[in-house]
Amino acid sequence: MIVRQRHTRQRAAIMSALEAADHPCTPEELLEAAQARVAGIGMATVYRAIRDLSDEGRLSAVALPGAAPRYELAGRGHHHHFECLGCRKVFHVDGCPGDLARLAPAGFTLEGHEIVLYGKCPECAASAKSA
Amino acid sequence: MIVRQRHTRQRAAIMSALEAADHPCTPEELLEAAQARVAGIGMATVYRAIRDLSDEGRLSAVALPGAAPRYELAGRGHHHHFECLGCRKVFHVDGCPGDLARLAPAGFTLEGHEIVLYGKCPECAASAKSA
DNA sequence: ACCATATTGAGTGTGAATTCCCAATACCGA
DNA sequence: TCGGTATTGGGAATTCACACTCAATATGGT
Repeated sequence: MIVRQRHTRQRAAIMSALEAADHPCTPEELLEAAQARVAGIGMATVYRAIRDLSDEGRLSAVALPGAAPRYELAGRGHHHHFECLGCRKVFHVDGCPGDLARLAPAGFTLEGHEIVLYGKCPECAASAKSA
Repeated sequence: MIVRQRHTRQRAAIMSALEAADHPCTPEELLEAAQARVAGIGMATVYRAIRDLSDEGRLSAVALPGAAPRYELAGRGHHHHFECLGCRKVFHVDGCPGDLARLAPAGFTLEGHEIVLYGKCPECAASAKSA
């Protein structure tokens, strides 16, 4: 017995914001972007949408070290992220070095991995030069 | 004018606990381990010690995705971590694939990276088999 | 050993993130 | 269109990690 999910303007706005953004978004970013589409959306709605859409498998959480969780559209396959040390935005990184099994100490079973790159995005690299 | 640091039993206990543990510890783990050495140690003392020892450069913070920060002895050089999906303990990983620059998208400046391996530690792998 | 002062411990306070509550509203199947 | 019910908004409540307060205590230079 699956609980029926209704298609509301608010949830559509949040999915739309997520599709428009080319990077994983924090709940605050989603709130702002969703409010630009449907006025009056509240934080609680964003959190509920995140929870429900995650349960449906349409959204996936991105946890980065020492940072608030972000969310992105699910189904992009295996990939990693790049966090800009200037603006703190997070970008997709498609590649993956792959052979990490050899890094695991003897006796440890490797089941997954996470890689986060840090540096400057093109925008921040440019403003750092001109500054 | 450096503020003089005193050598207290509590701080020694915390450093000792950190040396004895072969993995990065959460503040709670440190509290427990320190209490086994010096009875009555409080959480505030652990947090103060973490702050002061970090400032002195004797301790370094380890931030892992979606996990509370952990602390380890500083000076071990570049390395990464392995988080056990069973017991959630975190272990050192010495190797590093190195050539990650090729993963960074064009226009991005790479300044650092973080790699976290996930899987089962020997202990948890064994108990999973027997279960 | 003495004493100025850094440190401790316990409780309280704070700020950020997330969830709860509930009356009003929007969805959508019939 | 109608009605049952999932959803919403907003403020309050909760949670959690961590810092602060302050009287009592421990440290270490002399």
